[in-house]
Amino acid sequence: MSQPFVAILDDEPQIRSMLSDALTEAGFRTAGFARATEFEAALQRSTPDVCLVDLGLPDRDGLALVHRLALESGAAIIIISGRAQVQDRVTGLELGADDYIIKPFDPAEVVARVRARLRVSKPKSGAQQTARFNGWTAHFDRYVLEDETGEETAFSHAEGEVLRMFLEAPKRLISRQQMQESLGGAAGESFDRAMDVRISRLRTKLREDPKNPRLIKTIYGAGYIFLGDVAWS
Amino acid sequence: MSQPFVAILDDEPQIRSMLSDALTEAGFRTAGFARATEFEAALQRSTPDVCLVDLGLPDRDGLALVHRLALESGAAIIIISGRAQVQDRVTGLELGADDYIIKPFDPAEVVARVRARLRVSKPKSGAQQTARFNGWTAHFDRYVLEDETGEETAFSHAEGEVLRMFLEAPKRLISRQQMQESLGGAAGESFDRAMDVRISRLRTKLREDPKNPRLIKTIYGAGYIFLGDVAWS
DNA sequence: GCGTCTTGTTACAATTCGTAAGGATTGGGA
DNA sequence: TCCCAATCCTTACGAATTGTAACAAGACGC
Repeated sequence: MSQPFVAILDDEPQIRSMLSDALTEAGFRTAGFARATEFEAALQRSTPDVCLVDLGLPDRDGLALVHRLALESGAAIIIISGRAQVQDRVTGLELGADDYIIKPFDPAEVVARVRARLRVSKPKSGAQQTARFNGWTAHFDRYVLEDETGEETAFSHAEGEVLRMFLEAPKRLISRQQMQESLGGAAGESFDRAMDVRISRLRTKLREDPKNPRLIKTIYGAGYIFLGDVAWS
Repeated sequence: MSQPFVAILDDEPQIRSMLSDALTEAGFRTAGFARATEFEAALQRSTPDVCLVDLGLPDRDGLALVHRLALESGAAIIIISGRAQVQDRVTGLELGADDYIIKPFDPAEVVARVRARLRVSKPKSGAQQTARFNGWTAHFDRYVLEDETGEETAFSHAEGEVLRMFLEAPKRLISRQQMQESLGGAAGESFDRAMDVRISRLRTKLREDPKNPRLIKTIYGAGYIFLGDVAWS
């Protein structure tokens, strides 16, 4: 994450390139999308740090998209819209946007507002090595999983990678693709079943009931969700 | 911190009271200050969650104060200023402000922006992704639909996509076209019947009477309308 | 070398989802 | 009112996705 990643969703090419130029010059990585469907497809692969979203999309209700992003993605969301009424701004912000910029805008201000969003979202996790969740305690420094009774089980590095990924994004959908990339996935091909096995083994250590998973839930065709309440320390 | 605390720093009494009224009504605790010295004295005793700061203060350089606050306090900072130039906004944000509102402003927007700042500053380990409607509660984090009696039914990802789409745009017509693009998009071929099936299955889980649909109404030749009263939380 | 631990691979069962097919409903015109 | 075509709903089934057990290949310490 040395270079923060900003996604731009706007159907006007000029606006996309204007924003892209300004942000690139400011040191960000950018990706532009003209339609919501493209954008959502890209989200499966990599998660941006900030999303700039135009509300007037041709193929989707922009507000609904914003709401969904706010709930699922964890990225900061900045609406860029031509609709200047106070009511528009209020509903946009209430639905989960972090900022609302009115067209026409000055690229310098957009950059400043993107920076402001990154400032707060950046310091998320330093070198925290233990996480508590639903009676369990994971010690990443010792590769040990601790029971509520204090009983300890060792977990492997591979299992730890998966577990950490879950604990860093609880209650959020993690796509298979995302997970594979995060687990050393250069271009591994039939590498995909390996991940299933990792997760299966992790589930065993967490004593999950296959019929009724309390912590790691599979979303068929989409990915996984970790359901625990996580507290790092 | 059940009631978030908002500090207001502005030398004009009317603005202070206008903001204070709006914020109090929105459920916040507020404290108003006319001068920076007062404000700083108060900071020693209690730390606000959000600071609304007017830049045009009589006794101190506003920007310097903002900068210090940003470095030391940990509170979210929103500048409220009459200076409308882009350059002013950029420097304000670069110095550490989280938002910049231009006078004259609408109190409703200020409240919305304060809320947006609070949302990110207290991430209670997992965003709440639940919607209530007509006796039902949809838990999108768990993929579970809850009865008015508390009985739970799991729904799949595909069903969830449809349901979410309805809940994000209640009482609005959603065209088949719109829905198909949203549910798998560009490559969709003979996709049209698939969507019917999704909706059918969702209706079953919502225990809809096919003759008399109370929630998902079909508009022949146009699309669907979701009739429930939705409240997200 | 030998045993243990970790990890990837294969195989098969279980689940979910799209598709096809047939029935039901809607709206317009005779 | 009746009929017809277009549209929509639902059931059944097959293809794709995922879980897990069993096996194999390395890595490491003894």
